[in-house]
Amino acid sequence: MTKVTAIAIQIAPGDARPIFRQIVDEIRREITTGKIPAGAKLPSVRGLAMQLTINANTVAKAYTELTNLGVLESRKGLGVFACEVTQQLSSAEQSDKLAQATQVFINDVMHLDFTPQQVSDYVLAQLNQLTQRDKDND
Amino acid sequence: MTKVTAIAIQIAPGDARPIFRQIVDEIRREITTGKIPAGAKLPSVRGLAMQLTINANTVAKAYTELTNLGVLESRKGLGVFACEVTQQLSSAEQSDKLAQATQVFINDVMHLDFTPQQVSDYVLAQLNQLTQRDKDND
DNA sequence: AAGGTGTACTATGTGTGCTAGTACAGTAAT
DNA sequence: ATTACTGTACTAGCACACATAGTACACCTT
Repeated sequence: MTKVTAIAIQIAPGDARPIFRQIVDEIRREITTGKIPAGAKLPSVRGLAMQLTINANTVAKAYTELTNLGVLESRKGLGVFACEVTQQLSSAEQSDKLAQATQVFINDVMHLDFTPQQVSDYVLAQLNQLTQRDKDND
Repeated sequence: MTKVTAIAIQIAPGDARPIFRQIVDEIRREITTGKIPAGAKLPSVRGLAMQLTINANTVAKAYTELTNLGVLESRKGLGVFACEVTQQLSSAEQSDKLAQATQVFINDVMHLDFTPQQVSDYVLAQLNQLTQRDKDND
């Protein structure tokens, strides 16, 4: 019996994102930052649903998307686990995703009174802060 | 009779954003970049609706939001115009919006194999490119 | 008076998100 | 084998956002 890794998700009612997307983002984040180690067993769909007081179908929907993303691996009768090998995107796909995300980001911040350098510096600082937390978890 | 400034919007069916939001983003972008000059008269709700082959209510919804944002000014019986003075947000509100947009952005790109410096540089380049286009329109 | 303008309604259809309930197949422990 | 837990796949219903369609009204210019 593998020990189940706890997940510290908090569903925010004020969040504009749907519940299943909040779960997807948070689990993906915890796996990326190493908070959920590779191969770890995640809570069952019914267990996490009870913990978050939401419906099991909503959790299943999040797990399905994470499985399609290559982040989780599910085995019937056993449970869902964090993938050992993270699926690799091609270089072109990576660039596409960066470009797309940047376009959305710029569309949000271009109306503000910040210089490009200020925005860039802020992004760098936030990203470095995230990397720093990764090292803390090693 | 003020000449109506044409708007080169293309509604993308593949875009995940609702139609009225695509209109809001595009008009706001064109005003920010100076493509739509301050005080310019925009197409009527029925005119733009016919141009985009969408419903007039959808255009009206976009115009209403832009008016609430302080980007447009509407006068009954006359039309809608680009505001002469762009509404100013407080410093705290600006910081909040930057932080929020950055959080969404990082959530999208943290899973990619780019270094913080690479991402930051790309954002800076894209922002500078936008500023450059502004100068071209002066 | 006529026509174009923004605005405000109501009604209808469609899709998404979420909940609820049920059912089934696979796995492990007893 | 039985039991209990796992993921998965349905159906049904409800709420909400989006978009369309139609109508109506007040405003302004010509």
